Amino acid sequence: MVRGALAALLTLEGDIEIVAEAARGDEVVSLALATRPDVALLDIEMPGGDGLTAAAALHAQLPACRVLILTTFGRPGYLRRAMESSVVGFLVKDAPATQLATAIRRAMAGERVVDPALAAAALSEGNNPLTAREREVLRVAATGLSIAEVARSISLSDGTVRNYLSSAIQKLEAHNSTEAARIAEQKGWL
Amino acid sequence: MVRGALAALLTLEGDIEIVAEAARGDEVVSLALATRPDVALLDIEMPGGDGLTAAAALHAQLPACRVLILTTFGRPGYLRRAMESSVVGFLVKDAPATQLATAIRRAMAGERVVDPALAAAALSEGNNPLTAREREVLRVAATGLSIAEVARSISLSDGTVRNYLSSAIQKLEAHNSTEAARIAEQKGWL
DNA sequence: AGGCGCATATGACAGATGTCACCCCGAAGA
DNA sequence: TCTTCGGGGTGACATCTGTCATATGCGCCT
Repeated sequence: MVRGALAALLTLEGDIEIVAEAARGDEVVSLALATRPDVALLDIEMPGGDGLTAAAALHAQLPACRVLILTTFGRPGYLRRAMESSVVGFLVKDAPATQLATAIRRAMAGERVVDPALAAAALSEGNNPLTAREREVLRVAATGLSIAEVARSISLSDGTVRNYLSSAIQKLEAHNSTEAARIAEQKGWL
Repeated sequence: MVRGALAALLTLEGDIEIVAEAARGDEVVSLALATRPDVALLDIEMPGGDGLTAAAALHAQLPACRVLILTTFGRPGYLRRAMESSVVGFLVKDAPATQLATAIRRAMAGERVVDPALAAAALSEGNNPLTAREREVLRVAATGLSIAEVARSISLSDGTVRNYLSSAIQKLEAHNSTEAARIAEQKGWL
């Protein structure tokens, strides 16, 4: 519904034409190949693979198409990942609606478009301090599994999982794994 | 932005006029009193108090205004709470956009409008098994606080909090409080 | 060659968490 | 009136978590 509403809004602009809408991340590339858009507007959270993966695939297959990310959560970690890949712009959904058309025009003109408040946040937040393993363990533990279950599910020893969790907890200045997961999630570090 | 886009979409309908837009839950009543809409369309998740509270307040102050809930997550618990209060309709955002205008017209005509798939889910899920206290404790614990911190924050004894958590864990067939919180959250029972 | 960071692991230990049995009280129902 | 249920509580106990010290091996950088 939101996608449809945004499409209606953009159609009103006159100089913008909606050539396709994808409901799932894995539909993006094939739809784009069929319709050859100048600009693609993607969400990060969607079924069928996340938007950043879709963005990378799209850029690989159709480099002429500029990719804009429009997403709900302005997690700095997302922005960082997006900018490291092939994305030319990054907007959050609580920006005013008028900004959307402007952003698309600027992307079309070859500029990079990033929500200024978000860019500032990303710079001040610094880098993800977690190692790959810490991240993985934390991600699994966040679903509510016990340490033993996490250990089994990723084939590590019990104690090792405890160590990773412990070091993640300290790096995130949390007091237990639940809080650590919350913090990491909220900063887009998962 | 989403609100703006939906407003644009509805304005296109011709027979629907947007008289006001609220960014926060606590703006709803005063805006409605000032503009006297026939139908109010509310989200549940918003800053400044949740949409269900706003809906109840709105109904108390302006009973002539029909309240429709349009929200992201079709948690059956939400639907149940909504229907028990004064809401006449409940839609989820991933329904097709065309359904929105139809729903508004039907609400205007005095019908109750509920997403059929969601209604079915709500019936099959059964009732929330948690007592008020169990829910409260679980909600606070879910943010990552320790039992002692939870106890302090809601002025209960340490052991009592443990008891509530334990019984919530068993009712939800979880194995620890993190998993219990996840399950409750996912079913809309928080 | 040596140092560093990461992945992996073990063992020990304190403190947190989850379970259980049992207690009291008040309100609602049979 | 008696029973049941929820709110609130205590104490004991087993297990789980989190921390720390310590170890090996790998790969990278200087």
